Amino acid sequence: MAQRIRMADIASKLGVSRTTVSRVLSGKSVAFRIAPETAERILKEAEKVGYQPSQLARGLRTAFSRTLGLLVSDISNPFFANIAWAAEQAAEQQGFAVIVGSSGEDLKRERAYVNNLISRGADGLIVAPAGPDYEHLAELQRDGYPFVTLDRVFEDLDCDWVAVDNQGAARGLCEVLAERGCKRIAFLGGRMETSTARLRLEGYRAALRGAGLAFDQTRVHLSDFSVESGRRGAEQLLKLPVPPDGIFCANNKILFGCLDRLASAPKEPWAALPIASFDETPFMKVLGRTLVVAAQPEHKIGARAVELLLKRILSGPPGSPRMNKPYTHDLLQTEQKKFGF
Amino acid sequence: MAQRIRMADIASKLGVSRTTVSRVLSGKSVAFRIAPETAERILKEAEKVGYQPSQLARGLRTAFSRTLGLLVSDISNPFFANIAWAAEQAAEQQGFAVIVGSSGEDLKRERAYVNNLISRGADGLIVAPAGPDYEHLAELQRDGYPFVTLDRVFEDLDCDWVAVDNQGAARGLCEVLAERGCKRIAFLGGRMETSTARLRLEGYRAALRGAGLAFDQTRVHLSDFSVESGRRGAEQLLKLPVPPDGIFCANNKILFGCLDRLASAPKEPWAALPIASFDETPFMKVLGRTLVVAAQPEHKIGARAVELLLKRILSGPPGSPRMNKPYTHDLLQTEQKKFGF
DNA sequence: CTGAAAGCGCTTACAG
DNA sequence: CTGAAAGCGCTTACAG
Repeated sequence: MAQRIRMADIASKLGVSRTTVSRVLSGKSVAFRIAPETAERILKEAEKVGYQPSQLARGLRTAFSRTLGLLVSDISNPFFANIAWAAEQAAEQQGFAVIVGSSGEDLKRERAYVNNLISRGADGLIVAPAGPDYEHLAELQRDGYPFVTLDRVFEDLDCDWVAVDNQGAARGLCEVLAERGCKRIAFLGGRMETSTARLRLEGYRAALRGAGLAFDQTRVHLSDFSVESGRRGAEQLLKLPVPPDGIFCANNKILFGCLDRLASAPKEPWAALPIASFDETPFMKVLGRTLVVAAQPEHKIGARAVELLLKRILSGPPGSPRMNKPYTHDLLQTEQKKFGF
Repeated sequence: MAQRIRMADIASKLGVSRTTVSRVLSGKSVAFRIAPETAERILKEAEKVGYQPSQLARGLRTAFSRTLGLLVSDISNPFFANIAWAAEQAAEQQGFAVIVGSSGEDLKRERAYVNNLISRGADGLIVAPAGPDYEHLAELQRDGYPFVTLDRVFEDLDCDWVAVDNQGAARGLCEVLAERGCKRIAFLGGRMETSTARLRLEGYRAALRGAGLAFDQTRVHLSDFSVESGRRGAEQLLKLPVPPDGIFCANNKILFGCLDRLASAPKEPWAALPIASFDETPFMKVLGRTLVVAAQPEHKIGARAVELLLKRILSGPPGSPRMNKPYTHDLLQTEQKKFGF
């Protein structure tokens, strides 16, 4: 700034070559057996003038920008915001920055973002794909470009991914409701183009089967992972001739919307309905609702995704087949938490 | 990928110069009166091979990376997550990407991030500064580097900023409690190194004065904007010989923590205490609490900050004194919302 | 209407 | 132990 300082400035001031300055400042003084005093002088001068290497120039030359792209479907969802926070911290420890983008569950935006992040020199990508198409990811894979899938999984795309046991957790949640005596559990689901939504539905159905309960389409509302979706889902339930006696919400936003809509419903039976949901928020304890949730380990998810991605990236130079090793599939566990039971 | 395509590839394939390809592909074919058919051929070929320009190379050459840095204090706070989402959308419309970072309210991390973002070629910065020091920002200003301050303001640093009327909104919230008959309103405040925290405290005090109520230090808890801070604040209140009859929480996280702690407190009088707070969340309606909040226009804040920043950035070439124009100070209004009144 | 050449700020063989 | 020179992929005077 104020005219950015370059290596050349330091070099000329100290009467050494840019080569030497570069070697010292990028920490290769030992490998190149730079004279300790030369190194010292350079370090001191760089410190003094507050030299900051241009990652742009470095990235262009080395094809390593030390930048990761994180593409989530909805950064305003605390689940993804927490993941972003964790990813960023994990990346920072290794000297990597994270560019965050939100697709808004729009496949076109997702594709555009992927291209954008790559053209900005991202060394790898972490993406919570909108689905249902994943051809753009398959293409990255063919090109040996490192990426990790997060939260969502494609059966036919074998790549590194980290997700939670959605089916198991959903089943567990519904079982809690069933054990509590619920016979007519409703399901407010999310975007079916995602594995997350589908597996949660499967878990719900499995729990019903296990408890000998009937699956009733009229109690099922499938839309997307939004507050509005939860509201509409609740709306549908309110119109049912025989009301449900328990509700499963596929994520926190749907839960928000559902509760919001129910708040203006008649007390009976809606106020007393036990609810199951994915995701935990600080409010749950004080809702005064009977609530069982599957808390997701956002921090672990984000950190692990970065870890996997970095392993690929650092395993070889850009362009090399860094994706040929066996892929890691991380199925993390959720924690079941009960409120007002 | 699969060996990234470069302009040179297109040029040699089509038998034209890289210059021409560059001019067409960066949309300057008209200004340079390129033969329409030549332009067409180049466009077609670029499309066919899926050419994506390297923003790294472009940025290095033009000193414009079309990237903005957004540095918030806590991305896991929905307030900032929503801002990030809005900023990203606003920036994307102008072809700018946003790199998001979280300082965690740590001034050292903030400084490091600022340097980091700049070295990655960010054309400008939006920052919610941790405070209390802002010398690093003053330095950017002296260097003519574009930045906008968000949510938080430094009295002695005249620069572009966008924030809400914290004092007015806080005062309004407390007045609602006072009008409701509260005489002993407690204050759970945030990080006093931020203008936000200080102005909210001032608004609270002004409301007390206006209502002829005494300011009592024992009902005031000043810490940071975290859930834990809210818990500790509530803890302090619970120990008071004379309990408060209303609580002001300086942000949503503090509110979470406060409610969380109060949930395990005796019903009387804690369950019935009316509460005022900044920030809105979908849960509020269904809390069954008497709650008045100042909803902040996150979308506007984020979008406006990007708008101001882009105006600076696009007002001149890098290095020029783009910060010499009068600075814009945007004081946005909050919306007061009542629940359970 | 088009191109040859220089240069953005780094890193890295190659040479000594 | 150190340096001259080439090159990463673009853009942009300059020249025609």
